[in-house]
Amino acid sequence: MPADTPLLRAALKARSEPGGAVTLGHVAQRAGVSPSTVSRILNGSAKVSDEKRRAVEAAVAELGFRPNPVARGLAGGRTFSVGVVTQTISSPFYGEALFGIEKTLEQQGLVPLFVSGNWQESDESKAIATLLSRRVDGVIVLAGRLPDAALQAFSREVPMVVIGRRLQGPQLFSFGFDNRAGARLAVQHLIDQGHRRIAFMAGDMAHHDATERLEGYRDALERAGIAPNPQLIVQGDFTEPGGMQATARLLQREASFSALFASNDQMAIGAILSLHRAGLRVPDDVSVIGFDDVQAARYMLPPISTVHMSIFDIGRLAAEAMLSLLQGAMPAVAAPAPALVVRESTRRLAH
Amino acid sequence: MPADTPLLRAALKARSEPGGAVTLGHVAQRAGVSPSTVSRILNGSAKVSDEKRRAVEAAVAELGFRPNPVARGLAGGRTFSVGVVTQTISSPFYGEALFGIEKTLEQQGLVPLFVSGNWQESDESKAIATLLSRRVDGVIVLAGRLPDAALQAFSREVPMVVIGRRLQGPQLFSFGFDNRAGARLAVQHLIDQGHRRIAFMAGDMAHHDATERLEGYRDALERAGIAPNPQLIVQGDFTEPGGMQATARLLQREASFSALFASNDQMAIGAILSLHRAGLRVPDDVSVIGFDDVQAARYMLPPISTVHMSIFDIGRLAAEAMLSLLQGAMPAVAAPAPALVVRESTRRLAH
DNA sequence: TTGTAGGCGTTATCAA
DNA sequence: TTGATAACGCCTACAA
Repeated sequence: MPADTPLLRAALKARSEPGGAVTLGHVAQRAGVSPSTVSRILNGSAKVSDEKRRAVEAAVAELGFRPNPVARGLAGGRTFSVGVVTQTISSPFYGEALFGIEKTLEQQGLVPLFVSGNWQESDESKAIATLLSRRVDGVIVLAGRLPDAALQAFSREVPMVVIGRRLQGPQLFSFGFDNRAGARLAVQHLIDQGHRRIAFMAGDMAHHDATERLEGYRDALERAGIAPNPQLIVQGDFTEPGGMQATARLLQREASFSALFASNDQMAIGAILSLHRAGLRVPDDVSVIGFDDVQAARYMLPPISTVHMSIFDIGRLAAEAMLSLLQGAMPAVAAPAPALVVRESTRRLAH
Repeated sequence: MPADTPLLRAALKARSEPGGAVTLGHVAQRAGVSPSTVSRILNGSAKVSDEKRRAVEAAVAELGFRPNPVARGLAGGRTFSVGVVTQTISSPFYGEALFGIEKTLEQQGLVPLFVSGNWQESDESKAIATLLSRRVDGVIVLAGRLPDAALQAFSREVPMVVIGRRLQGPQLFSFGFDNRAGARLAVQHLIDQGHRRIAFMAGDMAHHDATERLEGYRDALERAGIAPNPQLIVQGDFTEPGGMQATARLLQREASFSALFASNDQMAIGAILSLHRAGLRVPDDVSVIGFDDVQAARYMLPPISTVHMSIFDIGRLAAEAMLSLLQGAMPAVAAPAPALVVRESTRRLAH
């Protein structure tokens, strides 16, 4: 930890001196009531006469009093903050969710504490540990690699909301997106356009998202009576460079394809670039569809057809679920249904 | 605030019961010393005999003691957290910086508190207010619209690091990137490729970045003896759709151009799409260069030439500067120099 | 309905 | 070098 110094100490002391440091006690004095009464009014934790309530509210306003969350945390056990374990804070996919979470929490006076899990089990549990030591009131986990059991164990300590996975626990609520249905939508779209040789680029199979999207791909083929061809399935890792490499591998194989379904937009972007390098044009030679509807997908050349997941809403819903949990209720939210977005990277197969 | 409930209270109480709640007092007891001694050892705030130190360290290890930051915050005035005012948490540009900040702070046991300013003065000052009420030890501000005076005022309350702007204050450190030099690099590159009719797409002029990049553009033209043509300057807003619209406006004008310098990559991306819609190909008909070297720039079709700003490093440097401030020292960091990255969206002008 | 008193887990002050 | 003791700002039985 940074060494202690005069400058710092002075700075910090300054904040607790006149001007800034209006305390609950001051409010009480000003309003002519006891501190407990002020506290009760602030927290609505008991009935108080209207007269005193008005006096206190006036005092709060005049003094510009803002309760100190640190003190509240120590005394009441609630810190009015909720931890959020995100995988990559700069991810185009999860970034939106964080925004939704922040927006929703702030309406209730709660502050999110974002920590990165970096898709690594060790980082994730370290992240949760710091959050717990910070005494957050709840924890929201965005997917990740932590075993279910670990998550469930943590949920005995704090209310938890886990998104992108499905599991149960004491004060644990989770909801996933309907990846399977979304994938079916994508593949069905390709089929509707006359494609039958449809390649699939899988994401990192350690993610549920990845396996579910593969299942959706298989579902759709089966429904259309198309025999799945293992030669047309490549392994990717949900990143752009991974998408490029996977595409290169795919092109080396015997099997040909007229369309490619990439399990996420980032890989689709990589794939398009890689196809271009190989002299294949999208959508003229190959139709490409992604998944997620990341911002960038709109502005690619060509703009990418994809499956829309309103990530912002997912963040919002996760935060709302957390609010319910904090109120002792079991949340009743469900992920919004995925929707097909047709842009210009897919087209009807020319005969 | 969420209402209080039995469930929540139970959950929180659980955390303060056996198992989890090893306190400093327990450690003291176990080690046979006073709490103050334990505190001193933990903080290195005074000399302690080796004998007791060892005893305490052993006790800490055996009990798995983790100091409670909330209590430390209340007692010592330091919360071991630093606030970060970011504009858009999901921005491809700033997202990277956040990661750099997080990484650097965590090495010192500090936690970042991210809040969004949404490029709005009101949101930004609200954000800073929340951070102050949370008693963060310092605040890092990424650019933004808050007037210098406001920032300087806040810096009397907490140590501050402001990046992307240049200003001075009591315990305030700021550093900007060298936008002007970066812009010169970009334009010089175009000139080196034989271009002389070079259009410029400005960013939101409320940002210093925007004005500085414009200056760099003018510098480079002047050095090359090219008369600037106001017809070739369009106003954008640093976003993709803004880049599209600005390009459309540019194309309606009389003046023609063989190259376009967009003040950031997001607008460059929009511009390329818009040019494409107008039947112009990049780089065959128009060379386009951006600024920032955002991830997406690498994977566009064509991959975009740009000016590299290592945003991650900038975040890291900001955090390091904050650490210095917290130690009472004036930071001595400077932003890394911008570097030209030539990819495939620019090419030599055909005669 | 209201006030008093004690405590939350640490740090800081002041003696010893 | 060490240990009491008093804060830090708020919450919450408990008592009135």
